Amino acid sequence: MPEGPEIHRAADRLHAAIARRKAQGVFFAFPHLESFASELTGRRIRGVEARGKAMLVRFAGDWTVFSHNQLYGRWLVVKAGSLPDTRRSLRFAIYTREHSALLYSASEIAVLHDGEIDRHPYLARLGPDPLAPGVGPAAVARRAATPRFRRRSWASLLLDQSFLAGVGNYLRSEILFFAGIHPRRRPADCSPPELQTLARAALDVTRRAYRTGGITNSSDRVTKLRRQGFAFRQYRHAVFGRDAEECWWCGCGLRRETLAGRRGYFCPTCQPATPG
DNA sequence: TCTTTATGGTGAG
DNA sequence: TCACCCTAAAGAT
Repeated sequence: MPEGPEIHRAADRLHAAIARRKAQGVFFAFPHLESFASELTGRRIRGVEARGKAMLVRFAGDWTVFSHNQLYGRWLVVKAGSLPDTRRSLRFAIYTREHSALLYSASEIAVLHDGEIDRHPYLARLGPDPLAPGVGPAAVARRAATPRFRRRSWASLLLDQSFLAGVGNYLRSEILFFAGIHPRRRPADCSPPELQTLARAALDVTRRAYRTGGITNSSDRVTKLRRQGFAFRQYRHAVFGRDAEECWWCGCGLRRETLAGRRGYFCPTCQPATPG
């Protein structure tokens, strides 16, 4: 569950299951965190929230557990006592009377006091999160036009958590496609309307992925493709992961290239390299 | 039983 | 930009 929308959805599930409940037990697999288990056991859970791709589980009395799933971590919420996944390794668990919240495979876990949250090296760098309230397209467009960001490619910017928190590799390709912007272009090369369009797409696509559980494709297209018998995996994205396939909008061949070190997908016609 | 790949991230040069 | 770290599943041998 790697990008912002997936983490935020997991945070919602966790919050619904364990917020305001008492932690009957807490487990940490890492030896250096073991001593915190007894410290947190018996405390109430204040709530669970996501910040970009990071998860914060807040415990009563100033304690917060930070985790980052990287590519591999998975959160599971199960009924108390039910048998979890045994193929993956359990790294952190919170047991309440009714539910267990289980974090598998993640390697980045830290226990913090509330005052340390904003100084945490990962959290401190985060830019605005499209899934947090109050983030609008005008602010995102202005941010992109800032000296700090304007001369970097969109491909690089959209993966940078200090530009926007929570956007990752599948959202990057999808945002650029729906904005009609070539990934190698830069804010500095874009007109004000293009900046607005990109900013709007960054927010819309991310929020749509959150609402739909990972579907970034347009709803019209999804309806059409489902009618034709396509599976979730095939219709959920407009371009991402569609190797050697044709653009559903213009019919030409989609490109796959390494962009800022990660694979990226785009349509050379719908996303021209030079505007005009 | 290898090697590769992945929706992520860091630090060095 | 690159090497490297994390872990698990898929693919190649």
